[in-house]
Amino acid sequence: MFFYPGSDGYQRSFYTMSNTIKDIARMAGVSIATVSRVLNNHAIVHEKTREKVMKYVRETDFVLNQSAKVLKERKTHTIGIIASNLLSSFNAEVIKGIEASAAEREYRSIICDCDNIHNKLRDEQERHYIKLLCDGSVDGIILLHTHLGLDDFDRYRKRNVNLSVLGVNLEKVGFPSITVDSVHGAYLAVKHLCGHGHRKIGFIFGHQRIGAEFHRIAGYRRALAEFGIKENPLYAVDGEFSIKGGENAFRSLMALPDPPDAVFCANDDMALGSMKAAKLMKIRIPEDVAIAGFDDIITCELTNPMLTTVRQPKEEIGRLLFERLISYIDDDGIRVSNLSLTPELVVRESCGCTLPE
Amino acid sequence: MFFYPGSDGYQRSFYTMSNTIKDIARMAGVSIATVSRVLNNHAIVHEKTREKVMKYVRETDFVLNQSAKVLKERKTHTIGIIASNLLSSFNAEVIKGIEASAAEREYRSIICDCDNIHNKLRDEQERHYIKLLCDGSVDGIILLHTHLGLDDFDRYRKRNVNLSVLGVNLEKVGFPSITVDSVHGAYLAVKHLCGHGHRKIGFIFGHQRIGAEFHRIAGYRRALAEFGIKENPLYAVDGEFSIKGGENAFRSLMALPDPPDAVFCANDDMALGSMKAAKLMKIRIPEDVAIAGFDDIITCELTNPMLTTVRQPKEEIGRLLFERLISYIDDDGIRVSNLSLTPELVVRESCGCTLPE
DNA sequence: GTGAAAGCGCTAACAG
DNA sequence: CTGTTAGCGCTTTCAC
Repeated sequence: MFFYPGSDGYQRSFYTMSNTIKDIARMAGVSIATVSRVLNNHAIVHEKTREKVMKYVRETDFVLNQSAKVLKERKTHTIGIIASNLLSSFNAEVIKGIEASAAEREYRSIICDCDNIHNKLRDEQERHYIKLLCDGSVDGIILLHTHLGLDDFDRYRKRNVNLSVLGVNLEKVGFPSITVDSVHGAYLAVKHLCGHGHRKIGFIFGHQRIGAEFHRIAGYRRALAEFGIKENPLYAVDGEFSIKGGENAFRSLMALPDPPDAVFCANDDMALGSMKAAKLMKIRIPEDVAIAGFDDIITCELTNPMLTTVRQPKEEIGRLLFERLISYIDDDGIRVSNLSLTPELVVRESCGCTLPE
Repeated sequence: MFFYPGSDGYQRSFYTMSNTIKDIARMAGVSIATVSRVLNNHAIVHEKTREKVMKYVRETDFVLNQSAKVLKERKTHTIGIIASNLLSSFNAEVIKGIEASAAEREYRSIICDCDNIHNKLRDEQERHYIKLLCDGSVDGIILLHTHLGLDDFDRYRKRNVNLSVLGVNLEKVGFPSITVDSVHGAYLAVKHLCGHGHRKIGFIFGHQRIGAEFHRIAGYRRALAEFGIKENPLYAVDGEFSIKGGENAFRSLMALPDPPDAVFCANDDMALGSMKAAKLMKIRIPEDVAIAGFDDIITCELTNPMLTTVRQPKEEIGRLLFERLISYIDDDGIRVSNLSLTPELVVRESCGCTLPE
């Protein structure tokens, strides 16, 4: 076994990569201030000195201790991401976008998955994680959808917690946020379904305290109204935003005396669940029932038939969320505002269309 | 605007959640040592004092500053995860397992996605991230598959970097590792395909420097040998472990003068890509070509036909990876060893079987 | 049972 | 251009 000696010559096997600035200083025969300056690229140091220092830095693979640095600088170069379910492709793709932007700016991220704390309500979990991250380990936090209310955000605002949020317009509270025009998206999808001649349109929704979900039903209603269809309250079922939930919701829809001939799902996971249920029930998609989803996750192209859905620019959302968080933190003078993105319909096969060869 | 005052009364708006132990001490009329003891549950403090302190802790939502704590204690209660692609369901599910275990023990994790640094080779990216994480911000690191070689691991071992690795047996180097018996898994899948009467079995592989991939072809060969089938070198194609790569690989396989009548893919993403290609080429699965994958990601149940595959216990793998990393860090006296898990065949439809109702 | 004080590794005045 | 030093917020002896 090999012990990596610290400045005091003691064993440091309990601490990974253990040299300190002091060791380098001693080796290079300079002061710790000089080492710090070299490592932080302060131009003032003499080229000769810099090289002498760098020699030992390289030789020992030295890295500045982050805790000490952060303690001093009060800047972590790390952001937190709070999401409800890492397994959802939607979140994964948004996170991908966040991480890509973050990597470009040499930021790191800590991801908190709200599904990991059981017997706690979702909003409590969020508060828990926010509090946790606010121990100085993060410069700001991105919320990928939220169950928190405006009162919560108001409190965080007052406490100077830096937030960037997806799914709720927080302009009034003073946080940067991104929303997708779900009314329009849902409208497009349902309208398309109606365009195929369907008049009995089911709606599988998910539940959220505030935000997108609320709006998607508005789009559904708008399309229905446009086609002069009377809304059937039995046709709206909760699918919990999950595959399993969508499966159950679809089954209950089909168990109705007069089942729908088309179903719009508020996200793709539920649409995928519906298609799975249909397959097991030997209901043909789209011949017997047409289906449309929302999000456009990767899986939509892998099913048979391929899923018609409404596309959200997920990576783009991630990048924007990150950039706006950083601007907010740096207070770039950018007026805090909500950015509303417009989704687009992606026509594939589950609606009844035939894709060109 | 409301400023949260620090101990010096100065504005601290630049720093989230900014009270210090000193503020609490002042408010409660005790020393900082006492506050520290209360917050760390040192039994010695008087009940009266504890409550006095806790009152202000609660009132101000106080949280100990992590950087200072870590700097002092040299224990971050954070682990790093290095993965190649967060979008891969396989990784997402393993990470889910890691996070679940981590949350139970109040550990946090930092995820590094190797796909984010462009124009760098995968192994360089890994080294880069490991070095980055070894700045004292992490107690140990989990590698979800790796392109590093034994020499690298040897170096890390000597430097006391704490690692727990999936996909390579590192017992000899002295790191805890988990492998899945891919030889057996691949053997099961290919044997099943042969059992359906297929004799021209294609193999879509991915590329890795060391580890699983290498073994999967061995299982493929074993099954072939068992059925007295001569291996056709044209039947082995690289699918890069991705959906797109699988799609291309499948197309090139079908373009062969004598194309295979069954294809085994070394992971599900490539199998999914193959099914997508088949659909576009109007090749029926499983009637024209049977397909089997590896991993058993969620999507396997959503395709039509459903994908027959080899199951890896992903969440379990994640939990084990985490637990073993912690044992290694704490040096629980547990002998460092490799744990080899046995995968199982999950028969669905893409192989030609019919699922019971 | 509690407080005073040293020191973790680093950065940033300030002095030279 | 370089070195000395204070101090970031915390834990932990060591006195009392």
